[in-house]
Amino acid sequence: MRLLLVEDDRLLAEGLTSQLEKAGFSVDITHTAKEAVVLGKQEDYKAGVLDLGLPDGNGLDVLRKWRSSKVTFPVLILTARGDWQDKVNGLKAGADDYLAKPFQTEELIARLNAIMRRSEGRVHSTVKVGRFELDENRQCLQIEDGTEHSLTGTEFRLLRCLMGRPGHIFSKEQLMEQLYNLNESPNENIIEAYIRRLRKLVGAETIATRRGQGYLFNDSV
Amino acid sequence: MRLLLVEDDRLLAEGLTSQLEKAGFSVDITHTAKEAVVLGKQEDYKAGVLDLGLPDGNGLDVLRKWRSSKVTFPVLILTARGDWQDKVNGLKAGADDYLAKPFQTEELIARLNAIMRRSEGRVHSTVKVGRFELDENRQCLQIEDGTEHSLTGTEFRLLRCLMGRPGHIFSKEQLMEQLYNLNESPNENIIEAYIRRLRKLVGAETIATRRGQGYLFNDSV
DNA sequence: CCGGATTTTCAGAAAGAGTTCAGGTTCGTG
DNA sequence: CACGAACCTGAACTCTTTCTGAAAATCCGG
Repeated sequence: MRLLLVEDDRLLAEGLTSQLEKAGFSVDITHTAKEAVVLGKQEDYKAGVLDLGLPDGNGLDVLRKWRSSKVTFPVLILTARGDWQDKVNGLKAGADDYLAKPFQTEELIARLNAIMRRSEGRVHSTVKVGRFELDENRQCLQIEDGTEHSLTGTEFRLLRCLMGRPGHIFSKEQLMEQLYNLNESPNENIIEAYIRRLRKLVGAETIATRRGQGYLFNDSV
Repeated sequence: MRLLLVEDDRLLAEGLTSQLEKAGFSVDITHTAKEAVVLGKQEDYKAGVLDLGLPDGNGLDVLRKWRSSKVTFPVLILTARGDWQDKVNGLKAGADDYLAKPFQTEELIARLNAIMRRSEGRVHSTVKVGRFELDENRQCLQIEDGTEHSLTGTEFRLLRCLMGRPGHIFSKEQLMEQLYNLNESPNENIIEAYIRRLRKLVGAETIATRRGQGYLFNDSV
């Protein structure tokens, strides 16, 4: 059970490490964001514990860099007490859980076990259609020619819907339901606008229009 | 409109039920996961509402059991506020939508209607006559030689009418009634115009004219 | 509060579907 | 066999839907 602990407070890091080792983990420590990024990419950890308050850069950036380079092990972030914003941002950036300082080591261990258990069943999930591959974790689109495009949130949700069922016609109303909830309902033209953007990525022929019916993702080719 | 409500909080369940019934649903309640699994498999519901926090087993397991035994009605899951993980897992396990507690009953009803509407189109229905197959979902015509033509709305409605009863003679007046409602009544020549377009797809011999009587779709070959 | 990214809106252009029209053709009947 | 009614045909026209590019509004992190 290899763990990466990213924590600049050396005293805390030492203490944690000894307890984690007692609990059966094998722990690598690093104190800097820079090293954390490299280690995370290089080594094969089963989980990471990441303090967000680092001297040489933000912990969130470390997490984002990991996630954008296919580092998929579960990450628990440590935040200052009550720092609600950090917590939210952390989860958005791909963290699996968080713990506010100060905390009991038992709780950290319990949560680490929890996120590791959860992550076991987690596949690096991608949707593949023709020469396109949509990466759900990284929210980006890879094309067979080797190019890769990161998508904005709305672009991604729309494309996932279409690619999730290639050949199926989705009406604009259905797509609206997928992208927006009941209280927010923008102009229907918004679908057309996003379809256009996606077509610039995947090519116009890949997303077909069925006039009066809707749109579909072409599974052939 | 039969619904299954799986909710262990009896008070909440009662309240919801009375409101759902006002909205025109007929609701079965169960408080346990065990019973939920059985009922879902046994009865013919149009949708399900599933609370993930159940005493005797996880709501997700109920959903998984349903889905792995071909229970296909749409399911909306109720999660504790902000329980981000539950929501994600729920959707992965086959839920159609989710709602975080606490919620407005109106929103629940709206979403139920939405997922039920969406699920209607899930059955794949086609009409097959001779070497032609009309796909009602995709509104397109497949021919035995492998070609496929997507149809416009009016083309499709007319062809479905003819193919729905091969060999039967439909008068122009009957066809007009099928295609248009009372307030819109275009030139009668419109039928001839569309028959012509269809013949270009299926071949002139496939749609026969009975002078003075009407048209029919040839079932022989 | 600023600057960049993202989302949303808008309005004119383009394309497509639906409809009409003006002959031409065919058929049945007297 | 001549005539009218019914039907066929191709093109033109109208109206709706979709496309498109740009601008405005909003969100978000610093």
